[in-house]
Amino acid sequence: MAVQAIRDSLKQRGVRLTRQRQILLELIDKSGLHLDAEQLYKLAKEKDSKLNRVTVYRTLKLLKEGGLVDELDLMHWGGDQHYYETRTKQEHAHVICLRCGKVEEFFGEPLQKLRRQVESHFGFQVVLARTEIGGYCAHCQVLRAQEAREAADRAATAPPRKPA
Amino acid sequence: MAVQAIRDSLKQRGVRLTRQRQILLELIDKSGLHLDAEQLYKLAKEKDSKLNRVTVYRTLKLLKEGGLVDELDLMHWGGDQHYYETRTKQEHAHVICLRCGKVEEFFGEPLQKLRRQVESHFGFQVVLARTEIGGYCAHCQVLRAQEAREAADRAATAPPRKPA
DNA sequence: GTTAGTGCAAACCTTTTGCAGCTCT
DNA sequence: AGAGCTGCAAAAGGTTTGCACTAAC
Repeated sequence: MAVQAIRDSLKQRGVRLTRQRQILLELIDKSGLHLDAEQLYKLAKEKDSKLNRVTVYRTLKLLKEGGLVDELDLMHWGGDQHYYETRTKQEHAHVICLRCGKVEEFFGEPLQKLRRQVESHFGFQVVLARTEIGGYCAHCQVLRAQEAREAADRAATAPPRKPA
Repeated sequence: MAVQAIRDSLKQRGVRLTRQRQILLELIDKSGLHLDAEQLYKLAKEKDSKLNRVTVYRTLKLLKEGGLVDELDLMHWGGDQHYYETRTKQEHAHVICLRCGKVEEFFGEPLQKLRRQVESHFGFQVVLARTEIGGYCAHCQVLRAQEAREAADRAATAPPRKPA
């Protein structure tokens, strides 16, 4: 379990593992979802009603700095907040549907290749990488086509501007 | 020049090309830099002191929606604002040094391959893709090593905690 | 017993919105 | 003329900070 690895890492840095942090750690890791600070706060509050939103932000900052969680933007679908996931899996891209918001994870060798090329091309030392791809999932492509057809129908029925 | 293509695209959408928008368009395209809304606002103000910050945001939104500019996060180095660039070049990744903030652009086939794989793997229709890589540039790697050495020296000279 | 961490309130920064007046076409 | 656009002020959303109190080691 990744939580254990994270605990060890924190202990090594002399960071205290408080009750609040344990709760947040659990939530981030086990959900497997991509939660933002606010969602995390609400979930954490169910386990400790006193836990403050500020503590969530401070904990996330800590974990981020320690390279224990990755911060995502998910193409700013749904706002400008950030999303978090534990950094246990292999490097992957996030593929997000701009219509329904569904997030898929893509693992594949182009990502590793890209990293290696950037390292050798610029003599760059890669610390973190983030690839986000926005578009339409198979399901929403169909729905969008349908919507476009309906819109065209409406336009043909009702006159372009002022419906007399 | 890309500005012309953008003008045509806007005209087609029935969007007016006002004096303010021309100024902003010029700035975004010709600088070749990755400017954020505030920088853009300040530069635009030099050409038209009346131009409002809100107009900058509205124009950016318009260009973004039209797929004419891309919005970047640059790994949130320097804050939570967004950066903009015209969408004329080939797809590329942004490589940003977490120490000095320098941004490099990387073009390479892994990016195209990634896109194609995501499309075929999920039946996904890709609209926009963003890859950002954070780490240390060759120059800063040297400086960081130096800094680490100096810190070690300091620690060895002065006792760990309370300097008696 | 120290030092780090928490909660609370308030500030901060970036971005958006409502509305009256202005301006392109 | 008329829709679109701008400026201003104010609000909204997300995140950070200062400080006194509390808890982990």
